[in-house]
Amino acid sequence: MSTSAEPSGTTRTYGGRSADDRRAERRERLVSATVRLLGERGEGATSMTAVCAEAGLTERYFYESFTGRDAALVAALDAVSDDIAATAVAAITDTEGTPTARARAALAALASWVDDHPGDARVALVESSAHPALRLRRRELLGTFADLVVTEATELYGPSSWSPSRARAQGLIYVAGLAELVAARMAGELDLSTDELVEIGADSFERLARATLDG
Amino acid sequence: MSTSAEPSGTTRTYGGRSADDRRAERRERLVSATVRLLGERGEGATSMTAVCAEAGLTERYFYESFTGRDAALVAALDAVSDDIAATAVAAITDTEGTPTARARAALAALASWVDDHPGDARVALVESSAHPALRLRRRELLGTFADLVVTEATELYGPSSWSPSRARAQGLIYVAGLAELVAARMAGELDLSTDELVEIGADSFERLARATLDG
DNA sequence: TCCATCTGACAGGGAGCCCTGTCAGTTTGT
DNA sequence: ACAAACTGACAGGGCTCCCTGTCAGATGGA
Repeated sequence: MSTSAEPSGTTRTYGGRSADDRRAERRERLVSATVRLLGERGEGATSMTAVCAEAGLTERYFYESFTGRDAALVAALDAVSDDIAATAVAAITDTEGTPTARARAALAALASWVDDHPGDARVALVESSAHPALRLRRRELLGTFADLVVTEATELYGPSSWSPSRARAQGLIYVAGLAELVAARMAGELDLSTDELVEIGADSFERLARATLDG
Repeated sequence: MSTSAEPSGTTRTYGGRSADDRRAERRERLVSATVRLLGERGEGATSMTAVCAEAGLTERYFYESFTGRDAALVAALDAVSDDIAATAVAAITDTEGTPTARARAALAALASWVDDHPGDARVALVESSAHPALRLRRRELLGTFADLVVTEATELYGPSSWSPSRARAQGLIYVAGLAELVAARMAGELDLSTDELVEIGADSFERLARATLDG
């Protein structure tokens, strides 16, 4: 043991950038490397070793930012889902008109986001179910989106006569069903145009959402 | 090399049972061990080594029945999904009355099957998404169930004006949504009684199925 | 009885992953 | 200039898993 109990007190700039700066950039490199691997080669191939190699960093720096593999996987999923949420929110706020029109705009934005980011979409829709830690996070996200859908439905059709948990269940069916539908389409199992996809999504929303009213 | 090119021509009874018998029993033991591990400890803990230990068999016998880990995982999922399908079919055929009543009976049977077989339900609903080979099989199964739902809907509400792929998409939303709902409930995330679950499932089916008619 | 087959137990090599540690070379502050 | 901090490369131990091979003991047919 050395003299000081807190040897981390000393930091310096390096390459013209602060320690926090460098740390943050390394973390960002690790996260995007994890997203890339998850999206292109799957959870099974996303080991710490592979992530470090992909990021061009040593394993020591992995532990600087994450406690282990699980933490990096979750961080990667979080990054992607933040992107998704931002896309949806932007579409909604940028669209004027009826709530239905806004919902449609959100669906269309999400559909084209999936087309434009197949790797990220795979992370969010497929690989998010491949690992316990990811599944936990995925459930939270689905729940959040389900609540959002319920809120929108209430705004459209008025307050529901159902219990909150029943409304939430209804929203969950819709959100999870849609996620699986998009995943099946990505797998080439279903040939639906983007327009058809949006149409089906909007229609199903209307059917199920109305159910929260006149059940 | 020995004299014969096909040394496997000779088999004998052992323990009073034929070679095929013994082989079949070993395979069955391996499959149920795989189901048990998948349901209780998850895909990550279901290695060939663990399966053989759980089955009380040597790894040599693993290769007798399966080409590798993937094949055993798929066989385990198949066993569980056969059980599910049998449960649903039995409930439908045993119920007299309207198509709606039969659909409700199927939902109720599935709900109580889930309650009675938590491990198997985890295999079918959660772990089936954890591995590429399982995911492939899961997609096929969801598609089959979706088609079944479309058939039932057509029977109830008459032929749809929609394209087959659109109807299939609608069925997929329903089936996958319901699967996720049950999974969320198993995870303790949603407190719904079995009756409520059946109610929600039947109601959602009606809403979406009617959509295949008057879209 | 005798020999071939069957079975279970175990050994061990090769591989990949996790994690720690070392070490030389570079950059910075004093 | 010099010491301290920072960085990248790499080594290696421990672990688990996959897969093959060996070997002794049990069983059944000729």
